[in-house]
Amino acid sequence: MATIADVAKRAGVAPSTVSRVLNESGYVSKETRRRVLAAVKELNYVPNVHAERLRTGTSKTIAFVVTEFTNPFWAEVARGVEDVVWQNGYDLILRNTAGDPERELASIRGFRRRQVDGAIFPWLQEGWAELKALDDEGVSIVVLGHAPEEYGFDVFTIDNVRGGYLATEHLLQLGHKRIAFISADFTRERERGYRMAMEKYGVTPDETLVFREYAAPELERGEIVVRRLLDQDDPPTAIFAYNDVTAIGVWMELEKQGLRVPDDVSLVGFDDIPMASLIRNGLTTVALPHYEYGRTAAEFLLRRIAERSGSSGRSVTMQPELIIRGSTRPC
Amino acid sequence: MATIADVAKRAGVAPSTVSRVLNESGYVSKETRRRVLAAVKELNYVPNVHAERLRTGTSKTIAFVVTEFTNPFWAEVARGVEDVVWQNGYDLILRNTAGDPERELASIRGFRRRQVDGAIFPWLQEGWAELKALDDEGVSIVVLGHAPEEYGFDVFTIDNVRGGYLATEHLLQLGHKRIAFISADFTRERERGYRMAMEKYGVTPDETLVFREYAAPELERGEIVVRRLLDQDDPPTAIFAYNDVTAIGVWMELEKQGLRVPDDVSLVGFDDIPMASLIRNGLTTVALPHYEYGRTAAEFLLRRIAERSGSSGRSVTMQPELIIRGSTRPC
DNA sequence: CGTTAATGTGGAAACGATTCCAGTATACCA
DNA sequence: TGGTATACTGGAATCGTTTCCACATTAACG
Repeated sequence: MATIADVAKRAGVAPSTVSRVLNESGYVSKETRRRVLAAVKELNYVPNVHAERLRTGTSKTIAFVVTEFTNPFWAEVARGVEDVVWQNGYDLILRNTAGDPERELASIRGFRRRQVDGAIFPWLQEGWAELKALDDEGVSIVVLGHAPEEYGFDVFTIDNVRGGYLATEHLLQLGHKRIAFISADFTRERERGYRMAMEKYGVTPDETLVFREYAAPELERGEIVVRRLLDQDDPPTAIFAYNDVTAIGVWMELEKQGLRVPDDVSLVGFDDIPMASLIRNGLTTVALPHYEYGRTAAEFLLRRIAERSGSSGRSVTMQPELIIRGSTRPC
Repeated sequence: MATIADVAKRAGVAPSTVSRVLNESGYVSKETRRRVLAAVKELNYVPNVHAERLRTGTSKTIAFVVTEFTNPFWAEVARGVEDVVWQNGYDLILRNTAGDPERELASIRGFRRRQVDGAIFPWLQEGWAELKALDDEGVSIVVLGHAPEEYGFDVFTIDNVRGGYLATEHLLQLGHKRIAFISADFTRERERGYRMAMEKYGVTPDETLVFREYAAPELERGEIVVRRLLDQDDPPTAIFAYNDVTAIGVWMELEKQGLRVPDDVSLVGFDDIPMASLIRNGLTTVALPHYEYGRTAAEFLLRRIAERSGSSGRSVTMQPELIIRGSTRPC
């Protein structure tokens, strides 16, 4: 591989001149520039990025940590992050923790060694203190979702409360009152939105309509829900499921039992997975702006790196969108 | 940030000695080692990775390019790659091309600048020549899926032909003879497997049963398929869809028209998406070893990097697995 | 007891860029 | 005509490691 010295020799100038040409800094005559550029082309020269980075003390690298990018949520966010990071000439190094605290810590330490310029982290199991240490060393940090207040990280959030609110409000506006909610252990915010909407519309939620058999496959497949629904004297006329997969599971089970959506029961999901638009006349659901989420966070991070400013404890919230399809109708 | 010189001074030794301790190379006395390690800890020293890499001429970085990691296929593969790459102390830099030739080329050039040690690429639109050039410069390359013969890349493949074969054979063994196949423009291999199985079992495929309305949403939703199926004098008793999403679409449509799976029609999908096990009694499908695919390719690449051996034109094929669930039964 | 081998250590030269400084040539202005 | 600003260039230091070489010291051995 040709070095800057080779180029310099070939062009009959000093290495510093080559550097000036390539970085467009300082004075270079038209003629010298031409000669240098020609030599660069002839030798097929590319600067050694390690030397560059050693000298300038920057790494032009952003780290992005996710818990599980097999999860479509993170995959979409990663797309957004990747796009802006590369557009700005940075590398994106990716790390999947699988929720393992060991890996979290290993990642943080690794990033310190690698002197990344910035990093985007999700909620961590442990490791907040270490992350803060990274921040203190001048590595820009942005946290996705939620972070302990006391560290003052910049936090980007998608408003899940509002998502839950929108879904529930939609059903309420259609005249439904007995609205079931299927929750999971990680969906407290969506549940809060559900309750806020109910309250706002003057309906006190019937606690027997809130399903909590967290992550049981019978729940995902809708068996429990539908069984209990059929048992009720006064069954719900609408169901809001914490995600689309569960909503579709419920839908399948309802049909198995001879109930029709939306004629007998209205159904709302959450996430807007690709299949949501394919089932029957489509599943009404709440879409989160994943891609934009990643973009915005990455843009913010890059700006902070450029400005060399530290964490400010700012927080940005992005809004979900209600997508009305064929699974809901007036009560 | 503390440097190796700081550590050396604090421990009262020379930088070279510190280096020897840290890299466990050459002779170091027990006592010196202790002192150096203590100093390292006290100063919270981490070696500067850029200096390291500049000096050693290695980057400890692997690039992984995918067309679209929002696609669960690639997300899974990425998981596999990521796991082994990190386990071996390498960085993974990730690039999503979205099938854009511009981005392909930009990535390849970028990797040259960044002096990655190795790269894993999918099928490219263009850019094969540039990739070959990278290979010639000593960057280890592995291609996923398929590559032009003439370049002699090492290629890793998942056997889609066999997948198609397994699915079809399963139906044939259940006694089905009129088996429809729903294809897409990128599923020629699966179709070949379908035809191979039919031939093997002495059944000549009825070309009216091969659906080719590529990627039309009506096809995905199963409308065309079911409509045409009902029109036939001698309708198929089984359907093999090129992927699970389409299979489920067909399933939905069949039910809408009053046909039952598997009682009236057996159904086989492809991919084994999470929802495949949730629909009714489950969708019989073909699972591809995505994660293992990524792992194996990455392990292979790392081994080649360690051995400093170039491409050899080898090719490794990984086998799919038939997963029998409730959507198929004897004819 | 002299010779050779095994340990242990420090000094200094790379690696390949950027950047500061000094120096020269030309242009401009009073 | 002399002084100063502007344009242009080369030399050398520097970033923080690794690694080669030289030099001691100690151990082993015939």
